[in-house]
Amino acid sequence: MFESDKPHIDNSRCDRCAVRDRTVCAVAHLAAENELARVSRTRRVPAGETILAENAEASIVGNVLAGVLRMTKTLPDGREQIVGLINPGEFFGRPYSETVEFAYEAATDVELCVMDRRSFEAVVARNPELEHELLLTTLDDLAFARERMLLLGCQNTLERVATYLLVMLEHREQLFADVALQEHKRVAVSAITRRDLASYLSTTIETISRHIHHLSRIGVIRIIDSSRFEVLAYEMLLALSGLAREDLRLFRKAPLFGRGPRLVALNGIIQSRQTPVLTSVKTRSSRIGHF
Amino acid sequence: MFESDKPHIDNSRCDRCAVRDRTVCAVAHLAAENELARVSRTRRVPAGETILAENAEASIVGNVLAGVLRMTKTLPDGREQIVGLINPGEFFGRPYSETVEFAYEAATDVELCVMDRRSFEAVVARNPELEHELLLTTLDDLAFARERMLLLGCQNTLERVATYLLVMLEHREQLFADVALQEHKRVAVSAITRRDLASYLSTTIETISRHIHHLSRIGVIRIIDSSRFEVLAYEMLLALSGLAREDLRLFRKAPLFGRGPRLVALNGIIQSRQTPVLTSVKTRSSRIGHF
DNA sequence: GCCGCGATTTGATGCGCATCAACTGGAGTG
DNA sequence: CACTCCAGTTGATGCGCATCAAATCGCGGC
Repeated sequence: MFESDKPHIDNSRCDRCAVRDRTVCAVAHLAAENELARVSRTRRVPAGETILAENAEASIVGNVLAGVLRMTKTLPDGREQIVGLINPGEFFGRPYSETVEFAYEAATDVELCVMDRRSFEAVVARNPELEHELLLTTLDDLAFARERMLLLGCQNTLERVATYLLVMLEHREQLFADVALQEHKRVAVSAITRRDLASYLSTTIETISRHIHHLSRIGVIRIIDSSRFEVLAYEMLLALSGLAREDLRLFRKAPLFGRGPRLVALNGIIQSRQTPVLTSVKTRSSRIGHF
Repeated sequence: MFESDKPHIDNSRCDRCAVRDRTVCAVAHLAAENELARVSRTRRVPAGETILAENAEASIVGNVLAGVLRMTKTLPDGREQIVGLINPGEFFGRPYSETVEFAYEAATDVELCVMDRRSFEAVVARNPELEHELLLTTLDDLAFARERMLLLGCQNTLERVATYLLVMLEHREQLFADVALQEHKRVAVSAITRRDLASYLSTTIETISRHIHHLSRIGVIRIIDSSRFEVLAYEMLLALSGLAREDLRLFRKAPLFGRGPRLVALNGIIQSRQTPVLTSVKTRSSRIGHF
């Protein structure tokens, strides 16, 4: 356990991790980082596969490295609702519970960083900064989930489609936060299938198709292909979503962006290979004292 | 700060707290308990009053001692959704954020235990067992929120009403967990107005009225008065809700119930005037050690 | 280049439930 | 005791969207 051989190899895997700065790992102290590396392994899962079945044992947790996971819940008669999508850099699984309340499935081909749940919990118990980070992301997820209740409860299907496009755009804007190329920021990209989108927005593929083409016809968007849409009239789209501008704030899901002074100047782009030395140092020095 | 005068008085207030064993405070070590007592105060708020407005500064957090809070979100055109109800013993507010994403309002006359948010955060930072408990309840809330997405996205209005009755029943059964009187367990009690219920279930008071009377006509429930319903055919109600039996597990919201061995036999009833002496003792001796 | 199959689009129809409106009943008031 | 007033009930109507059905597109395989 305490040999410095295997861990070191694992840690180098983390050094090459594409989403390291966006995951819960980003706040881990050196010791915690090593512990996490020791209990984690990467795993590829093709689209459609189930990672954790509904009500199954909550055996593992982890981070999404690439691709998208869907969390679903199915009624006895077969009706299904996607209750959440999990993007690269985001945490998945159900800590501190024997079973998972929802199914976790690969919505696209995915690459995961997987950990045994109990091992993860043990690492968290020894590293308060991890527990704190987990709490922060869970609180954000909760606010996001409640925002989606508003979507499902109050917004009509056109407003839901408009909102989805705005959210995709928001994600895009964050990815290219410091890139000057404006055209990237105007393109909403949907990584999931139309079927999944329909389930996520609680409507049908036919209705989505109609609304997308309606938005195209009135000049609000341009359909590049079935999964990419250029937004030509942002303000119009916002108006059609029925949302207030400040509500979009909640949709900035990338965990470690825009949340307080922890990562003051995050100049690394997710795909960038630069080692975020300064960022790490800042993170460690600005932590709240636990004991 | 370290004088033992004022704190002692505050602490006695906590000793008389009706919901103490169900709140986050229940896991607090003695030192943390004193710290929480020092920064908290009770406050009564009449039904309809706003405690925290939507997007307002997240100045306070706290626990509900009596009554029900509603969390709402309103669209620019006035459409409103209740995204959560907060019952006695449950935590409210938004830690670790400058603003609240939702409005917190008194759905009934309420009694609150209120704390300055930053003071609360400071106490949590010094007491890891509190942070852990906060994480556990937040994870439960998140699962509950996602379950409600299923309700809003997949279930029709009759199924939503049936589900609500089942949830009320579930709450009741927990309150009277060890009481032999079976009749209490068969009565679903709704503390909120029909208008709030309509918003919570994302439907209208007319539709709720129709379904309630339909359920009464087919003999599934008996209408005692407009807020109390005796469930005559539990299995039928479950079938009409469209849910699987195990889904109800999620609705056991009372934070410290049914989660491990912390509260083995809670025989105190919230509304009862008996002092739950034994309960308090049991709680302290059976609490789990963190760290 | 042709075929076949799934994904998407477009059209026609029906139903669930919101909406509007009228009525009822009980609690509080002068 | 009539009064108002609000919560709840009941009925009539219309609309949004699911559903069913058919056409079209796109793409990999041979």
